[in-house]
Amino acid sequence: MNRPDLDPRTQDILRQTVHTFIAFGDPVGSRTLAKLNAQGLSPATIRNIMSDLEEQGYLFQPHTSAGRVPTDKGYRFYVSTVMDGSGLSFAERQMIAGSLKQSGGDVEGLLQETSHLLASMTDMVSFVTGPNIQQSTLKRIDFVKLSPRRVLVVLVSETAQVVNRVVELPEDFSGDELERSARYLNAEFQGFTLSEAREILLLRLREERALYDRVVKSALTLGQAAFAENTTSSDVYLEGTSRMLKKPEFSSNIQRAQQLFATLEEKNRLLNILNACLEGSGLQIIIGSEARVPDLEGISLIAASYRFMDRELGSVGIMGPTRMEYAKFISVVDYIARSLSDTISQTAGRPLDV
Amino acid sequence: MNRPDLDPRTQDILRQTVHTFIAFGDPVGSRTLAKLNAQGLSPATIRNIMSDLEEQGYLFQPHTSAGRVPTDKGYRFYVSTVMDGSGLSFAERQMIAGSLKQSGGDVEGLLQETSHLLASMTDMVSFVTGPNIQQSTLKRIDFVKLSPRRVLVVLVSETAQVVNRVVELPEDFSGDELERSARYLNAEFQGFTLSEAREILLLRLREERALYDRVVKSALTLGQAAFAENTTSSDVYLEGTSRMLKKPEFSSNIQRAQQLFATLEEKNRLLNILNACLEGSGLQIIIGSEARVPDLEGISLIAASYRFMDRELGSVGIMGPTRMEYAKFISVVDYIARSLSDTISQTAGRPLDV
DNA sequence: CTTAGCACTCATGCGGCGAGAGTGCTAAAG
DNA sequence: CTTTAGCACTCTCGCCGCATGAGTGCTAAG
Repeated sequence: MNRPDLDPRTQDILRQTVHTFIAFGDPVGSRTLAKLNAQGLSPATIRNIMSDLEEQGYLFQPHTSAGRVPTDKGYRFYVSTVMDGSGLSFAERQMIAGSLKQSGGDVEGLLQETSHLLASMTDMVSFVTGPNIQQSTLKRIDFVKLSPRRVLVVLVSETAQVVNRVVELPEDFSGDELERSARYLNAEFQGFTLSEAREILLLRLREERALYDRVVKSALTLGQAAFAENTTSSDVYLEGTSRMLKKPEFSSNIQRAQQLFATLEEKNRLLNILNACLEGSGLQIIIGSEARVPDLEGISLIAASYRFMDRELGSVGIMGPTRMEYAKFISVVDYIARSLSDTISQTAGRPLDV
Repeated sequence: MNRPDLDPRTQDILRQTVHTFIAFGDPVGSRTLAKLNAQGLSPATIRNIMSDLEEQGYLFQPHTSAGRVPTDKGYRFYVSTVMDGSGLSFAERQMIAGSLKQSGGDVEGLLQETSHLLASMTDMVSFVTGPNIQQSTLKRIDFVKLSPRRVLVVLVSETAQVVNRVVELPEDFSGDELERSARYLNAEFQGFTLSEAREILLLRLREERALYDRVVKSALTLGQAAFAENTTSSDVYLEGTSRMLKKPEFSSNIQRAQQLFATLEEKNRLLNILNACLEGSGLQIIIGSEARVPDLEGISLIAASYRFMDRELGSVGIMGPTRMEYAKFISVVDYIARSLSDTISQTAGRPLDV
């Protein structure tokens, strides 16, 4: 990139332009900036600088006689320099910790509460992606017979998440067989992730082609069905979508709002988008077009992953118009992600005390 | 009500007014109606009739020189007379049956698919309220120990629904105790609804105040926690909310849209509203202000209950602007509710074949 | 009772106009 | 060479007035 490294004063102007645009929402002009600017530059000077910044793609003029508005590149610059993370007040931290702590012991409730917190603290759309079941470690498996060939599989993960699905079996199983199989699978695979379990299972099925033990055989058959890859877990906790209609960016452009809402409604597609965007770990900020997804034009994401026992479980974050209070929200997302990780390890923790 | 029983011709005019307003969305005038009207009345005559209808509260003029628009009372009349239920085409019926059949065996998936069907066939917001867990019959209960005093309770209902919650216990329980208790509770309460189970449990606890049997005692304690009344099940399947933004009623009035969306987002409140509105059983149509809930101003509901083994499980339905194609949608909702009931009894059926 | 005719009302869309904001350029000042 | 003041220019936005057209209510005739 031909970034001729902006000189400090120019950087200052850019920063302030973005900052005041975020604060007020209308294009900011040289005069406005001159008033705010401590260095006491005249509007004319600032105009020249802004003109340069426009040439370099940091700013953009909606029309000739309007002020300037940041481009995505401008926002990116702003975020990368202002990201000092103004931090949260003590009261805010306390509130976050408190809300998470008291939201009961089950992960689902916790994630929902997290989503709620994020939305209410930022007034944006919040999202929390649930742990990927395939990567969860198994704590318990159970079978409930529905009809001779239809069985309800109930999986409980280390983090007390419960997944259930109905599987169609190739042959009849008696209630007794189911129970034995469950016992066997519990004994063998507790502590493994589902995908690990699946692999081991496949190996064994191949090895012991001539299965003498009837119990083992049915257990393996059932296990295969239970750990199947298509065990979907498209759970995303969303909150605050309705808030977007209050944002001028959307209330003046219903088309856009409609499109966004449609995307948010398709949970599966949304999850794909989020996963694609948030491939790296740690705190991520994606500004407008940086995500190569047309659905997210004009929208920024701030996300962070949460973890348990050094394993990444999922992401929490917010999304909203590119014009948002990055400095503040980055702190919020970051802190909430950390708190969530802590809370999970505190409640779901003590992994082997059965 | 002082309804001076409209004479047939007047009824005709009213019906047609509502009908064409539903079709086109703009206030309908006497001239338009004269053209459509088979009886060949002149605009002037129609004007007189419409004027009468306005006096009686069936129609309403947005402003002096506009056509007429139905009031809620007008819609109500329309619905009550046109409700012959034009019925669905063979292809439509087939599609409904097919979609439901192939949507897998678990109730949750089924309800979601139902919601999807409703939304896509009507282009409105669809809702499906899940079975009230308290009224579900128990098929299986399981305990998973998380820590000495925290236990995950997994309940499976006759309809293969799974509910889980974490309970905090007053004293420690060993893994063995949990297992015994589960066995006991399964033996005792299978086939009862949760609320029945709770009552019986309370009775026993009172009767056998001096509990000699340690197993029974811990089982009852655990059962009490498991069947507690606050076992929430605020599951509503919503779909198609984003479609509302395409409706002129909302895209021209974002305030309203915002309010509606906020209501839809608060699942708990929404569930309360729905329950309050849909107290009766069978097919229900609620038009705008008839629901005494300010959140639903300008919105109509068409809902029907679905059932399993003569027990009402929940409701399915749609909601959208009062201006909607009642005749068509009533058929859709009605037929889908029936199909859903059928599908549930077919898949979850055969209640005691464990 | 129905209908034709007519005056009246009112929302809507369009063109023009002035105000205001902000720019770019030029020339002078530091 | 950089900064600044001055000035002409551009463009949006809101407002006004006007013409238009749809639709009504009323009246009088069929």
